[in-house]
Amino acid sequence: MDYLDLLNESQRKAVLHTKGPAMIIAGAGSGKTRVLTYRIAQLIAQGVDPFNILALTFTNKAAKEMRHRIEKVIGNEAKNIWMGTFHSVFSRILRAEAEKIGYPKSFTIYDTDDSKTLIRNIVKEMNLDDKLYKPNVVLSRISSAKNKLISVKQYINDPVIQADDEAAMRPKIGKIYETYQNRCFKAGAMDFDDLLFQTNVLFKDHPDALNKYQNIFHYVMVDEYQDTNYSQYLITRKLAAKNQNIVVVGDDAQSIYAFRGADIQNILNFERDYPELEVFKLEQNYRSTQNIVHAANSVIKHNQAQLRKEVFTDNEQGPLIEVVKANSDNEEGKLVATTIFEEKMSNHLSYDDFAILYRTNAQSRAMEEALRRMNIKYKIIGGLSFYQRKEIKDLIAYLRLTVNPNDEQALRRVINYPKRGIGETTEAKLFVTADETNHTVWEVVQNAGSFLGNRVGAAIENFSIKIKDFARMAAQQDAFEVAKHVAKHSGIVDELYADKTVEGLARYENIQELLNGIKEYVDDPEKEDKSLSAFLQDIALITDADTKADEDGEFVTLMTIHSAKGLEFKNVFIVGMEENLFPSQMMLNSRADLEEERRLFYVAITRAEKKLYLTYATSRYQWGNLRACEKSRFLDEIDPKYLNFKYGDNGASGGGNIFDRVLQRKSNLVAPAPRKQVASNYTPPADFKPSDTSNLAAGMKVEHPKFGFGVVSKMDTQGNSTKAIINFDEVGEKTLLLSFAKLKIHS
DNA sequence: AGCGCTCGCTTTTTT
DNA sequence: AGCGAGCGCT
Repeated sequence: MDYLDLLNESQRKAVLHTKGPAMIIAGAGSGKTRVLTYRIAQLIAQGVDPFNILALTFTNKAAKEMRHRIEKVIGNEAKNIWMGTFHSVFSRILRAEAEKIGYPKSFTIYDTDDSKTLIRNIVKEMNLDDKLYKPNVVLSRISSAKNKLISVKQYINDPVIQADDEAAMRPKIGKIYETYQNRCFKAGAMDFDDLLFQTNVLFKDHPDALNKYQNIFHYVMVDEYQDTNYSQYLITRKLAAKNQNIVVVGDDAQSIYAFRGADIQNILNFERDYPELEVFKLEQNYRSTQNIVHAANSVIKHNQAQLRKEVFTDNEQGPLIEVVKANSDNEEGKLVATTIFEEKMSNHLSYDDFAILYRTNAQSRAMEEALRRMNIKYKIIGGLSFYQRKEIKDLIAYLRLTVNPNDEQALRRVINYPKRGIGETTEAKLFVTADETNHTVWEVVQNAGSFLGNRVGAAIENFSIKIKDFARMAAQQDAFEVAKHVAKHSGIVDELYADKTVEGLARYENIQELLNGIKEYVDDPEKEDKSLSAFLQDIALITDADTKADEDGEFVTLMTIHSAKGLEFKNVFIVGMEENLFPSQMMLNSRADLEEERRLFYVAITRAEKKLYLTYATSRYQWGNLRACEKSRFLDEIDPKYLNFKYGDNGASGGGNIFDRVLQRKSNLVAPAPRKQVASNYTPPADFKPSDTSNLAAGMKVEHPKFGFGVVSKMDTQGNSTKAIINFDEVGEKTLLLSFAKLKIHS
């Protein structure tokens, strides 16, 4: 049991508590993950079957990280633990139980865009004012209702809610909620909130199902408990009701998801539900220097709603926190990029040791530009993910339709893409007919020929035949084979292939990348179910946080503070420390909002291990025009004895610190490397005809309709798919999937 | 039905 | 600044 020696006393007590309810209040950097990891190891050492352990986290990344660390302690058995985000674990369970609550096994998961589009449609159909009933506003009303487990019926019958909506001049939201829910149900679709809501429905209406999972999950653990909403709270309470072995870990100072329905009340509920619970406090910070820990404490003290603990550390005092003022967002970027470069060089650090954190995704751009100019490699976590790109969504829509032909949003997206002469009028006709005759749209589509004109009727019929053909294939073959087929025969590939612009090229590559990704999924020995349906379920819940996590090379990490929760970096830059940006102007209306914003700042500060930089700009581009900015009030809330002002109001700017030098030196420190040319000027000859590539080998000269001429540098065969790595004259190295790429062999 | 132009809104954070 | 929706023209 040597790992127990690695723990301090309160950590050890928490690990050794294995029976009954417990709450661990864990300050930032106090070894929370370590405690959770060892506690699971401890359970397994005592003979608990990993299959009986459920560990819920908030992000895929956190789940992955924990699994990885448990694997190091207990080995392969870690794979059998039920571990994941609330959404992924319960969508998996719903997939198995869907039919009990009237959904198809292969139900679709609507993402936020799908939900908003659907709401926009409904608002239009109801002839409501779309200035008033904005998709964002309506969806957030519906979402917060669902997170409180308020059903359509309850919503409409609740006088308080109705009064609220009427006061906001939006009395029809209840009606929209009703229609929205019906439409989702008919489409065999659940939105993100439904994954939790319907799990509650399942457990409430089907005691046998609840019982089954109670008997599976003997031990329940919840990380980041302060961020759970009521719906999640109730799920965990029900699951743990039988065995009472539930441990939650949280830190009220790090609650930053109230906007998503998270409720600190759940911590209080927890104490009420389990009066005999044990509480462990982890207050020693092992991550950060004294300056950082004290600065963070001095910030959080400004919150009224604050209790429970004082975080301390025995670490070294460390350097002061640098506060840096820049004249513009671009200069801010330049200062950050230059500092990273110089710090790395003079202290022999890796780019992995640096993170740039910001309040809003839009701020990444100035940073990116500066980093690119200095030729510093970086990766952005979050922002628009790969799966949000248009061409990817188009192909995914076809795949969704293949698996679930009732998927309304998918159908609308691709029924006329690529163009096949099915216009708005026709589309409306299909939906109205479905409504009037009480059939599903899909049924109507299949019989469109019988009530529409010859030409349109035939177009729709062809479309439905295609989808049915895809579905037949999906029943027999794996996700990759189907997706490859669909990409070709839906016409998407031809469509993109015809587009010779730079963007068209990028889209074409993205489709290839998606297919590569599906191939990898199918080849992954740990995935049991290789069906298209399983794949779609999987990716619906992936935010790209872990998509490109393990690429090679060193990178500076850029992300929002929200995504940074739970992570740590040696050097952290918090940029955009300005009023109306951080704190966000949307959060200035109430004390509660401002306090959440302050907790967010607390989270940001405590990501840093060694050195922290806080930067702000006095002007910034916003919506295309330049605006003057004021420094954030949060800067004044840090006890100044922990700070070192670089361009502070005291006017100190003398002497040779990095920032002075950077500003004086107008030229760049390093010459930017020539940017890789992505676009190719190449246009294929009219008579271009792909060759049979089954005998393609390294060294051969080939021609590609988009990338031009190149030489095969390597062939890579895995399973029944072959990739060719080709060095093109104009666009550099590309990895192409042979079964997909059109290549002409020239030697 | 399809194309291209203008207008207006966006940016708070995420599963 | 950049994207989608809406409008008017072909």
